[in-house]
Amino acid sequence: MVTIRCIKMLASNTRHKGHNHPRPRSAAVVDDIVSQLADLGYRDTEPRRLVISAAAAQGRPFTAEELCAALPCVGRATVYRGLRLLVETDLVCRVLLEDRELRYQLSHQGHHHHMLCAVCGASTDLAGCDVEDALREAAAAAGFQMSGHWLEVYGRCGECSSA
Amino acid sequence: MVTIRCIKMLASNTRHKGHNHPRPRSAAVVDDIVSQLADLGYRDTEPRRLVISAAAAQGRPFTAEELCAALPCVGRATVYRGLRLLVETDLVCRVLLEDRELRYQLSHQGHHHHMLCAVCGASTDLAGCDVEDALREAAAAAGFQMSGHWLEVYGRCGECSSA
DNA sequence: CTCTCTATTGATACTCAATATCGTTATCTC
DNA sequence: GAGATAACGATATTGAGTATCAATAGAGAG
Repeated sequence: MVTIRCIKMLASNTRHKGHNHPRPRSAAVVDDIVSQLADLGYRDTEPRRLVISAAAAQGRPFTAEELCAALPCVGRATVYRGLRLLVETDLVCRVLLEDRELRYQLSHQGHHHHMLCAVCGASTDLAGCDVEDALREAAAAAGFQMSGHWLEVYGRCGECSSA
Repeated sequence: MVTIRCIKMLASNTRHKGHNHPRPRSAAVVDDIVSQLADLGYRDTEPRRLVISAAAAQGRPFTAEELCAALPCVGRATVYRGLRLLVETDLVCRVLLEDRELRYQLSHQGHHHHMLCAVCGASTDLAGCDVEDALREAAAAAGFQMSGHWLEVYGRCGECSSA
């Protein structure tokens, strides 16, 4: 499906093997992720790069369908597979909206949580909050052995609450 | 759809207007919920009672489909509508499993969270944990105005972790 | 008790996200 | 290059949940 129709799109995203030409910043991100995947034994393919590139280009949490729409040259199944792979390798994290819509986002750190703005849709990483330990303790007090958790915070970001 | 086929089932669940016969404990729960709904202007109907009764009979968080299966006499749409109504009126709360499966549970208090056992599926209310305030503060520190949150804790319950 | 109004119901069709299938293609290793 | 196979894409399928709409039944009025 990555046909002649897509040559122009591809041009700005393809690897430049053996070249040292300056490239857009995003290309470095894509290369980095691709090399991490390579270390895990996953092939470096054009469609996969397109998925990663498109994911990196999103300003805020996006849905799988949005990626599909942004990548008419890539098959739906491939987009979904790519996203799943990225989530499994912790390169992308999942974000759950209040209406249970599932969105994705490049992850910049290990485990963390998000604050989601209901107005503009932006996602801010929640820092300086050790909910995790507090939770683990409270659970343990009830004889419960915590192994994981899911937490999303909803509200308005700084910009939107002052406007 | 509540036809003759269902008479036997209904018999154990119907109201006993004007009677004082001893009834199963669960009937009291159903009556209580129905009367709360009545206060809000919702009618007291047989299918709705069946949904509530079946929900109350579940030992642990259940799916909408499980309720449908348990209530062959009640239409799917009615089960879903009934559940939605109960959630909206805070009489039933929603529980999200790690695999994103949505389950339901009668709620026994106002706002609270659940610890979900991955082994037996039991749900325990998380008490003595004021995550909420900690979250609100951490969010505020980042200029974020928190209005809500979603939290689920996964792990093993006391019984299952000692076994 | 009967009538009327309308909330509620249930069969069905439908939507939408996500996955499964499977023949074809492209990547990597040698 | 050549072979093995991971990955792809078109398509079909699944499954949860919702929308539709004619028929039904609860609740209050008379």
